[in-house]
Amino acid sequence: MRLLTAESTHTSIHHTTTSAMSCEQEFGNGAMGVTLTLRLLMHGKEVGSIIGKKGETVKRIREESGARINISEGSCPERIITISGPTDCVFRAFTMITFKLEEDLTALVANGTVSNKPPVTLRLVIPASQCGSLIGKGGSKIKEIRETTGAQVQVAGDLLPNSTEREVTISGGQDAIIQCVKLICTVILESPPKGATIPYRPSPTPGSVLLGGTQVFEASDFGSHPLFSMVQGGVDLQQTYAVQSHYGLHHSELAKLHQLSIQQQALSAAHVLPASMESNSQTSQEFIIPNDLIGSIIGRQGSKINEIRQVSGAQIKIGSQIDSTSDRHVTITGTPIAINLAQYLITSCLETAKSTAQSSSMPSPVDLTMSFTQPSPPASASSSSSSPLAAMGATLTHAPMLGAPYALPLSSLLGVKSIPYLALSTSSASAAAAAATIGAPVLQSSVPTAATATVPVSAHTAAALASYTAKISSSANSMKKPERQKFAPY
DNA sequence: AACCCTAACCCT
Repeated sequence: MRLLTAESTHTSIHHTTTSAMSCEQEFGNGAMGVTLTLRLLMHGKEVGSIIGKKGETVKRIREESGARINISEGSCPERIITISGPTDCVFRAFTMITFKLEEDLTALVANGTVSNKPPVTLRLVIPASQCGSLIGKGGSKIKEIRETTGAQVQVAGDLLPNSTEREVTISGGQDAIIQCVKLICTVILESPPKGATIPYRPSPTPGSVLLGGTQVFEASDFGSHPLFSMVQGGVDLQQTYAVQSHYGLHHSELAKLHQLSIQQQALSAAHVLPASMESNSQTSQEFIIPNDLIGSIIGRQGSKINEIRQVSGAQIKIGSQIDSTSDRHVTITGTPIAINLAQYLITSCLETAKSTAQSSSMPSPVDLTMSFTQPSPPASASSSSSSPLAAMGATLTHAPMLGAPYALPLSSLLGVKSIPYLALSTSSASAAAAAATIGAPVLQSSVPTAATATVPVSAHTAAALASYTAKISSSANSMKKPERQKFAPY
């Protein structure tokens, strides 16, 4: 990061202020900097020290690092410090926090509370879906991190209660820890979370009972913690609620949306509610998509397909091109929810691609389904007036339940402009993630018979695509009767 | 116009 900035300015010129400048520049540009969110799980006492008298310590850290720092409410024995912003700002804040912890340990030794100084220990909270990449095949990645930094690193085997996150404990010397966290962040940035994440929220009750006990929670526990949100591409709980209150949204509305959207996909994984076989089980589905449209799904350097993979949590395989005329097989595997989301996102890509193609090449209305096989000259007045309408009609009649391309469902649901979400992050992926994840309940709720959601949506998607044949490879689940009605919102 | 790929489960 810093190296890049230094190089891109001028290799020969070395201002001493380079690193400070790069942070400010990235802040000013907004869209430019790679943003990062780091969550630290700490004991109340440690947090108190970081806040300092009248909050002066954390104030100083905020000012000097340039990072955004949020500290979870004080009524819990455990608290979470969320650091976010451009990577170098986050690291600066993190370094300062580490120094503070180190300082406190030294003080403990000085006043005789402990005889010899233990190494600094801190815990990161990381979405479980990212831990695989952190560990690496055969544990190779984490081993490498241990060896190159000299820090001790442990990835907890269990999920943190009521969440889909895991605790990563790091301890060692000052430098070791900082270097270690940097490496971890590199991995995290390279492999964004898959699907929805239920962020860990420390319980106000003393942790030992819940932590030590079984994973069984009553529904009332769940109901009292409606603050489910997404930790996805920089959108996190604190940011979401900060923005939400700023724009006057109702807490409960957002919470409900989040809850609905995430519940079925992620909650059963967290063992908070009894898992139903139907929503958990893996199904797969295959499409055939014309060669000339596959690019719109893959995107530049795979950006689109990766985003769809990430947001939906589904596994998507795009078959390789066999010959120039052949269509492409696309296989989506995952939970019904994940599959529906993936289908929806793919449909959005295709709709967009079709309307884009249309404005430039004007096929006749019928050609919509065949796509742009033979464009007629765009000059004709009659076709130029009919095509846009045809495009709209196609969108409305073919995919009525799918709604508009996926930036919109959020605003229509809340009756509020979607700007707050877009403003949350400059990353289009995360904005899409927010919108798409919240869009999930739309899919479910608008399907007339929720119990058979998987099949009708598939069928409609196929109809919408017309030239793509959809076939259900495994329909075992759709034959059963999932208890979906309870999710029918509003 | 776009040409991407998964999963990885380690270590106290």
